[in-house]
Amino acid sequence: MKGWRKDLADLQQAEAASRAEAEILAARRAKLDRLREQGIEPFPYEYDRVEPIADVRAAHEGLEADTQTEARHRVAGRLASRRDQGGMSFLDLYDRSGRIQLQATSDTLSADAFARLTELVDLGDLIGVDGRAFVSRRGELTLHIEDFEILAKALRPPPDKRHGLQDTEARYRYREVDLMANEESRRVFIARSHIIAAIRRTLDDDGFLEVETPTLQPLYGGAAAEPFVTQHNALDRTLYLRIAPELYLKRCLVGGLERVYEIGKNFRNEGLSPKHNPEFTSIEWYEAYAEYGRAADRTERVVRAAAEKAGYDFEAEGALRFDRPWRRLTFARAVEEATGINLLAHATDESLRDAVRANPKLTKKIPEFEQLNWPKLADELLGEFVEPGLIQPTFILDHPVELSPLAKRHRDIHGLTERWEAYAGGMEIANAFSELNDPDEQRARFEAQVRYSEGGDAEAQPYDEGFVRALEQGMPPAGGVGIGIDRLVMLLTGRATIRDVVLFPALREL
RNA sequence: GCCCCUCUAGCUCAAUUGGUUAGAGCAGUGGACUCUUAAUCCAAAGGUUGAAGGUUCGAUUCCUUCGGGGGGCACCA
Repeated sequence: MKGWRKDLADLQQAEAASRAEAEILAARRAKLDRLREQGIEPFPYEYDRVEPIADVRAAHEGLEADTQTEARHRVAGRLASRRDQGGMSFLDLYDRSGRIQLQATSDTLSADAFARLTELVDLGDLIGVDGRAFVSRRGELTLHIEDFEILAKALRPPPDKRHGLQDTEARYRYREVDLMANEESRRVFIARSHIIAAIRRTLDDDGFLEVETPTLQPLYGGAAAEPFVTQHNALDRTLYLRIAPELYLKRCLVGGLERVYEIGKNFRNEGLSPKHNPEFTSIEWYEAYAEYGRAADRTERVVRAAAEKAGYDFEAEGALRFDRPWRRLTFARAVEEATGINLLAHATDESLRDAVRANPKLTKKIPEFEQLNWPKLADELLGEFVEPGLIQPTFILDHPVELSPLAKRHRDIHGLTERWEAYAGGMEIANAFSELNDPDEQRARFEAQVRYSEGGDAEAQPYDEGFVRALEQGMPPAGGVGIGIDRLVMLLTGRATIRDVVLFPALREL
């Protein structure tokens, strides 16, 4: 449906939906007005000396049912539910740390205040409370309200108190509502924050510097992907949103910063899927005088620290054992185990195609194999037959040189590079190499990419003379790693889709 | 881009497989209730069944198109 027809449909739908909803919104506005008439400001400026609810709970752990205390606490949060009972009312309040029951009685509060709390305060409003702790006859820690204040009136109702917000689209589109309604959602994003903090801390402690490099780049590079293209008006030039920070970070190594990392957004102009958001967060670090084996060791440590900080249970059934050394398997061996093809024994396009052609199981999964060159075909074999089975953390080592234009050649095996990709849960989560620092070879690799590009490969990497020039200044040998943070968070929080770990994922226009 | 599934009250779900006036809980509204916690009880209210068209005596139910969402394929990290 396009143009006016769609507009009309939307209008009719909005019209139909409005009546019942309008009543609900009007009721809340009426209460707002009544509060103001009573001289109560529904949007005050502050409410200080608030204690996290979890701390209040911790302070009274283990008290028996039907116990009074003299302890007074001040908490603030959102009202989740209310059970009125005439001259008394129980309410549930929650903040980021937890939930606590409140009790209001007309004995303690003035008649006005009690009526305000039970009649003019709605579910979803933010309130602050001073109360005395006691444990109810049913054994629930409760604050008996001695004073309260409305901290912000909610003019829209909160989601269903039993079911929360379940509509998937609404959860992404109105994430603030998802966060307030679904504790599980809050838990994921708190874990995400902890994961990033743990990564940062681990690298900081190991002498790395956090740096920031351009997101708007005159020339994109550092990965195989299509970029977003944008325009700078004053400079009157085309700029690209970066697809990776890699090349700039290596220039920092040239400059002598020695150990650098950057946590930030990359942008790739590709389709959406449960594993792909057009903007995603990565950590890349580069360590001078190290190579890819050291990079792997450090990756294990960083991910383990992140998992621990996120409270990941390594002992749970089906848990990913990030707490143990990861399996290490060469690219060639992985492919041979899965397909029976020895890549190194089939070193030409034709030879490898022959080997694939001979096995119907392979041709079925890769029907376009006749059009693929050796590196693309090798990559397909890995992607189709190896990757889905890599559940426990695994390093796949030593990729073909044609697939890895920024990696050093393998020191022992011709045609390969010193590179690894790390997999877990059937997804690639990290990529690393002994960084190519020979400017002449880098130039030749870029030239090869340009030839692929001319051959129709939209993702071949562009020639970056500025980067080669930087290498000509001398870059120390280095190990570099990139980790997809969103995917790591998915694994560590047990989410199946990237949209559950990105606060505001890309959505169709409403 | 292709294939499959889905859309019912503000929210979460029903409607005996095409049959009378589309029901319930929550939320909201009015009322009762001083240890409740999915509080309970009483009352009223809330709907163009995603939209448009078609088949039929009759459509929430079947068909077509369009729109939203979900899942899969392809591409990618």
